[in-house]
Amino acid sequence: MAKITPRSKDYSEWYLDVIREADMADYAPVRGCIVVKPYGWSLYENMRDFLDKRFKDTGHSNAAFPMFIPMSFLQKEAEHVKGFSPELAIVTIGGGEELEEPLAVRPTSETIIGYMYAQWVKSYRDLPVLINTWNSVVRWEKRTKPFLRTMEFYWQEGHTAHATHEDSQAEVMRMLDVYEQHALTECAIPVIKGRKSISERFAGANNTYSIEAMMGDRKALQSGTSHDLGQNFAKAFDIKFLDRDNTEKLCWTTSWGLSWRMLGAVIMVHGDDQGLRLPPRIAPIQVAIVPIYRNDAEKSVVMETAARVFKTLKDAGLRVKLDDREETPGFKFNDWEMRGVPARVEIGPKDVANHSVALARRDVPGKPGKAFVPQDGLPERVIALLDEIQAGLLKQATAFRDANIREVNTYDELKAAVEDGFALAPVVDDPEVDAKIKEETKATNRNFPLDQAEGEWKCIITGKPVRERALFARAY
RNA sequence: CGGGGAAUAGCGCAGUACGGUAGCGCGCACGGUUUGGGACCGUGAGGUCCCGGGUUCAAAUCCCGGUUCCCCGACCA
Repeated sequence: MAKITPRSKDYSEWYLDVIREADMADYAPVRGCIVVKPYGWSLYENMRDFLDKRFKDTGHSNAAFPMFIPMSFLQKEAEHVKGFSPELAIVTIGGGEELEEPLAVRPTSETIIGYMYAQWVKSYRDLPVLINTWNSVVRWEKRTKPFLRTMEFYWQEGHTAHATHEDSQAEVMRMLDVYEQHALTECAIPVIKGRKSISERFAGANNTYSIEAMMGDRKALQSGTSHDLGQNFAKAFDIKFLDRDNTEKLCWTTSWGLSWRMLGAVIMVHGDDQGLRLPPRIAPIQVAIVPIYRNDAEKSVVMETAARVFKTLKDAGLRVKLDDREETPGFKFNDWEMRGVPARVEIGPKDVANHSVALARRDVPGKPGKAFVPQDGLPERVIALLDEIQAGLLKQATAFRDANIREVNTYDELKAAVEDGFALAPVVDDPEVDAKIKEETKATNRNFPLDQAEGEWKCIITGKPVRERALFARAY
């Protein structure tokens, strides 16, 4: 009966059970890779479409670039190649012949896009270049987990070029805000925006910013990043433009990415022991209709009503599924709860007679989440309920996060805090400090949160004066 | 890539100490009875016992090598 391991028993098993039972993904016959099944992909598509709209609304256009990257491209930016070398997949043979120059399967596209930008940008009038690309990339990971860390993963990468650092910096922050809004509004996940410490920066970036979310086991998940690449890639690839003053200048570039890892975050932030709990805005199915009957006579009358209700909900713009499978109602209730469908409409002979339906909400599992409501005005009621659930999920996740995050002022306090939550600690931005804390507590420096009150503190490791706190947590 | 566990039907597992030709629950197919919170009875299908080698009359079981998965580390979106 218990198909899903309780979260409290084994969080990792729970996560894998939910993915399997909710029919989101399967293991591929290739090490470290997954197959995303229609239900999981549909969820990804919904998130993607929302994000894509946000990119378009901020002036970006989509394009596509090759998945093969000449090794020499990667080598042009010293830090970049150093960072990615250990996880590259490299093609050395093509068409049966050894290649003159090996091709890396893209681990990210800064280099090949930089090469193209160098050709496209001639004048300040060509700037900014605001392009996004939806693709998959490959990183040879040693230890994988569905959605959170797979050898091939789907994501988007935005790449922009600007005339001034002021412009590129604004872009970096604008897209970080886009990610935050997406997490909050669509995924109902509160995130902490911040600047990555020196040791956690993207390979080749001057600065990396991230959004960090707290999972149900109080571990952190980096859910999106935005990089200020300075002029590093512009120098490596000669991305130059002639400015108004007729002098040649190097561009300032940015890149930003968000992967299907966010899907893992949705699972881990909202899921419970019954399975998934999907935010209504991104749920592939927002309302499941379960008909209830005991014989053919009841079936025909119930199905007639169910079909009519289905139509009114669908016409109201909802993603609705009429479950006509030959299973018992009880089975279906549990099945849709496992899959995280936010709302469920149950229609039986009594409802037909009373011109009512039972309306159940996933965020309150079982009978307590059920109410008998009139069929009249159902679409409006369901839409209001979905809004309520969407807001409620965010509220719950935010309360959970806030209850498990602590400000600390000593190393001992930090050690205790990261045992079961996030810690905000004053530290200097020094790779050695990050490394020491990581080694001794397993917690990493997630970022220096942007929204924090500046103050005068002493670094908990070095004792040096510092003006901001960093967020520490054990992370995925 | 280091340390630990595991791999037998779609899923969860037993069988392995002591070698003898593969089983249970759920799921699946069909028939019937059921149906307002994971229904029941009957019949049936489904297996390279992770892979490769070795020992043996005989290997899921013993030996050697490899692969994959899970947990904990190092690395990362």
